[in-house]
Amino acid sequence: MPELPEVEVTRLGLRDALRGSRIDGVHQGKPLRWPLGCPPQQLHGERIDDVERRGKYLLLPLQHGELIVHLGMSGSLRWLAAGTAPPPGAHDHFALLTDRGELRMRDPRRFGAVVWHAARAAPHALLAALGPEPLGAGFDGAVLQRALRGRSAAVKTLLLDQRIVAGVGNIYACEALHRAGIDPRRAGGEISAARCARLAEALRATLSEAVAAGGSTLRDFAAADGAHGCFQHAARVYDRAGLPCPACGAAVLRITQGQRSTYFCAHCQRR
DNA sequence: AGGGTGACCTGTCGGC
DNA sequence: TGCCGACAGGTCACCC
Repeated sequence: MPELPEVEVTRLGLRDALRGSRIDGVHQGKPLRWPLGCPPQQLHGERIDDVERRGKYLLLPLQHGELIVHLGMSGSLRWLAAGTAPPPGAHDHFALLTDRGELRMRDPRRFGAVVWHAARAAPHALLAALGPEPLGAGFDGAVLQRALRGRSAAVKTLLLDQRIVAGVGNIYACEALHRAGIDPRRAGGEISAARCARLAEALRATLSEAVAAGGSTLRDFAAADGAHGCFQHAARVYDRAGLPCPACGAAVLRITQGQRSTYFCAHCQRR
């Protein structure tokens, strides 16, 4: 599920509840992708100072170190105010019990993780190589073109590389390329400056519209309050194979790139 | 170094 | 109804 918009929607839904809360306990279910990296008791008494985001990672700065959360393919976080928490379900594999309530992570496929990192001063290895934030002030066509320079792989595949730009996943890569009118099979390094500028702007517009729509819920994404996103209804090509392109009416195509589905309109998206 | 593939894990859906 | 394959929002380790 979770690309940048879903993680950002989660962050916004957790911020007020978590900021300033104190961790009193930790629940761990089945193993996630990576181990926590510290004894759970070490977190007891820690105050959560804020709720931040970098790419698809959610960051919880503590008094000592930070927690780094990734939602993988199927993860979501719920905030359960004190006294309202039902017993953990089969796929609830991690929880922080705080003085105000419970932060519960559900992740059926267990591709997600919660990792403790000691020193905020030095970025964790998971974050060190991330590319620019597409919604950040410095991101534009020139930055994107520099990152794509010399690359022969398909631009769609490169957009999924978190070192090129942080936070873009399969849905929003497809949507932004359609919006920019660029063929997803085009080699990244061959895209002109003008088209890189259009692509950078399309990424910004697509991602910010998705945040405003509460993200996309394909199967199991929910915000911290349990609400589903509705951007999937606004998608122009993603998961719409055979349906008409909203811009020209031609049938949307589905191809496979790097073992992932790509949806695009061969009429609107030119090499 | 960059590009391509398999692996991780569980659930759901369509076809026979 | 049941079984089986394809597919799903991600990314890492490994091969050439």
